[in-house]
Formats: sequence, C-alpha cells, structure tokens
Amino acid sequence: MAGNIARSQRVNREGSGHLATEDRRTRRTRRALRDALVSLVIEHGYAGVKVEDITEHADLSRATFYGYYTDKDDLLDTVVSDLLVALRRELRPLFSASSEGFTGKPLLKIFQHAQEERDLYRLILRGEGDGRALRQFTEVCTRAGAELFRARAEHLGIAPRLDPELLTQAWAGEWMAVLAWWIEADSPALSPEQATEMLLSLSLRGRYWAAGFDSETAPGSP
Amino acid sequence: MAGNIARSQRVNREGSGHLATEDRRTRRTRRALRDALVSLVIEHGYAGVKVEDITEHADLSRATFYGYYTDKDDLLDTVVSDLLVALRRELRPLFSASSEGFTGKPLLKIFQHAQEERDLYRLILRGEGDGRALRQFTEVCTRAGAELFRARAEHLGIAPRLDPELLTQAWAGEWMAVLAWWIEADSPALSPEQATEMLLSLSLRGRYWAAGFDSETAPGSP
DNA sequence: ACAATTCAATACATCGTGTTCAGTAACGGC
DNA sequence: GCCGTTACTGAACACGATGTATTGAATTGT
Repeated sequence: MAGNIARSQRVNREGSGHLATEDRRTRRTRRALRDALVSLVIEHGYAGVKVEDITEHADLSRATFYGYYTDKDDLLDTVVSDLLVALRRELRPLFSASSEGFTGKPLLKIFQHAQEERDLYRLILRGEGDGRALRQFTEVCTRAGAELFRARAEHLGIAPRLDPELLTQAWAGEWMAVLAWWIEADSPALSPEQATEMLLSLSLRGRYWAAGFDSETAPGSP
Repeated sequence: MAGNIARSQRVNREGSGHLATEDRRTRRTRRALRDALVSLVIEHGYAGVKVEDITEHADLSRATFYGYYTDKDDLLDTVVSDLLVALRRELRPLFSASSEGFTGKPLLKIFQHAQEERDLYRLILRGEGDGRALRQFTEVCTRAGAELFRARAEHLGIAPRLDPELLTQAWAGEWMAVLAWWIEADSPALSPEQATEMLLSLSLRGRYWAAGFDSETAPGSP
C-alpha cells in the first residue's frame, strides 16, 4: 500500500523466437509465497501475518519477497487476481451455452473450484485484507451474473418486475453466503452437487416451497 | 490484537444511589474516537488509518486513546458490539409478534437503522478490519433469522424441505447483499420501504416472478 | 472551593517495514 | 560440460507506527 513504483515486473524479455520460458526458480518462489500467505492468513488472520512470517514459511529470504511484490497487499491482490482469471477461464465455456436453457452448471463449477482451492476461498470470503479480496471476487461474480440475467431476459423477451440490479445483488449474495457457509464446514456435509442443487431448487421453487409450505397461503417473511 | 490485559474498563464505580452517571468528558471522548474511526476508515480504509490519525481527528492526545482502548482493533470491536446491542434492542419487540403472521417489519427496521448509521454500516459491510466486524454482524443476524425460521416452522407444524441452515444462510446473504448495495449508493434510488418491499416480494413470489416470467415454464438458474 | 480523575505532552523502547548491496548459488542456452 | 545471466542470501540501515510511563495542567461532580 506504500506509495511505491511497482517493481513486480520481472518482464519476460523476449529471448530468441522461444516461448520466453520463465525461470524455474521464479515459479517455485511465487508458488511458495502464495501458499505461505494463504495458509498463514487462514491460521493467524491477515493482520497477524508479517512479511517475515511469509518468507520464513516459504523458506526464503525477506529480501526476495520485495523482489517480487511491493507489499503484503500486492501479494494478496495478485493471488486473488490469478484466481479470478482461472475461474473465468473455467466458466467461460459454460456461459455461451447458458443464456438460454441452463441448469446450474456455472454455479456447480464455482463450488467445485472452491473445493479445490478451499483455503484461498475461505480467506477471500472471510473478508481478509479489509475486504478488498472479497470485493474483487464479488465484483466479478455480480458482473457475470448481471450479464447472464440480461442476456436471458433479452433472449426470452421479458422484462424483470423488480430492479434488475437488486435482483443481481440478491442472487449473488444468496449463493455466496451459502458458499461461505459450506466451505467453512469442517466435515463436508454436502457435496458440491447437493449444495448447488439445493440453491437451484430454492431459486426455482421459491423460499416458501423450501420452508415446507404446501400452498401459496404463505405469510410474509422475517 | 496485542497480547495485553484489557485496560478499557473505566468501571462505573457506583456513586451514591445515583444512576452511576458516566463522566461527561468520558462520553465525549468515546464518541469522538468512535466517530473519528468511522469516518477515517470510510475514507482511507482500515489499514490506512493510524491511531494518531484517529486522535488527531478527534482532537485528542494519542496517550488518551490508550487510556480507553488497547488497540485500533479493540476500538472497532467495541463500536460494532455497541451497534449490535442497539440493533437487537430495536428488533426485539418486533420479534415476539413475528413468529407467526409477519410482514417484513424486522427487515425494514434494519434498513432504517442502516440509513441512520450509514457510514458504520458501510464500514462493516465492506469487510473492514479483515472481516471481523462483518462476521460479528452476520453471526447475530443469521442467529436471529434461524430462530425466527425455527419458531415459525414449529408454530405452523411444517418441516423445511431443504437443509434449514442452508436456508438461513441463503436468506441472510440475500438481504445483506442488497443492503450492502443499497447503502453504498450515492443517491438513494430506493427508500428503505421500497427496498424491503422488493426483498419481500422476491422472497414471497420467487425469483422467476421477479425476473418477469409469467408461468412456471421457467428453466433453471445461472 | 475541593478532591478526584481525565487529559496533554513528552520521551522512550520496540517492532515491522522497505531499501540497499556485495557475495553466492542456480539456471538456461549453446 | 561450460559460461554468461539471473535469482537468491544475509546483513545492515533509516524510518514510521506502536504501546508504555510519567509529570503537570485542566475539568469535573459535589
């Protein structure tokens, strides 16, 4: 967060006609720092982790850290950004086939992805880093959700009865809260398939069906 | 966050038979520190605010701060706890009358409360303080929501068709996301009544009604 | 006006940060 | 395999923020 020129550009100076293969040490170091950050933050909280803790856990010198990142914040931002491009890449193919039709494929993919990168997702969803990571994540997901809703509405020629932004926020908030709850559980009571299936039912049939009401004789909501 | 004995107990040594009125200076100082924290965090983010910034903004000496709180964290925790007891007090009367029947009275109350304490709510919902404040808030709200759901189900003799914890998380996530979005808007496009009304409709009639579908010929969800 | 206690101001030890640089080890390309 | 290049080390340094302690002055409740 210091007012500093970003030094974290080990530019892939184009070698010969080659693929400009990144130095092996570099990859190792980046991964080590990334993993150290994630596991330490999970254990001690973001503010409770010093740069020296990270480098120590990664078996590196403190000086090395500053060769890659300007900051603890810089490291976290990079880690989260990387996660988001990976997620988008996995999601993209499911999107084109999804502006009409759809089952909850994208959502399932997210839950599976979260299961693989469990600690990082926990870190983000806990709001570590003063919520910056969470905001990044939320932003991407709501943007994608809004686009899906919009495309679907246009494709079917219908107009939402409620503020479309509100709908987007509500939907994102709903599944993200469930994801956060699900990913924090010690013993996985639900599989990704079950969790997303429930979210789907909830969305499709409504909260009153889910609560157990038989008819539409349902009163308000808390 | 330092391993320190909590010194922040200026005990209300009971005076005479009086109401144990807290020293006026003390109240003034506490409020000043509270307000300074909130507005500074909104502007610069939690990590970007020094204790000295707070005391300076509150026109106090840095030494004074440590007479009241051990930490920046301690101050934030206290502020959030105070908010939560205030919120619970406002909500309690609406709860007893709400395990049957209900309109969305409690929810409306929360939105109104958020409007009054706008900056503090923004701070919390942004996840400042590594999400500790947000977790506190979420915890209280989901606990209350779960209790409401449980009481209602028992009162009506129905059993939820989905994991009740999932339902609780989903509902809390939904309205909290909408609250966060609503409270961050610069020009209040929606009144508290409108916002909660929409959430109510959404919950009552379901996402597909809200999206604009006429019948139940609705496909899945994103 | 009096006693109590809150607040100011200063000084101090400590810790984490971010930078620098000379020396060493590991890498990729040929 | 060697060699030029690049990544890492280790230590030292200045700096800023934290938390503590102490003394004297200002305000308060009574």
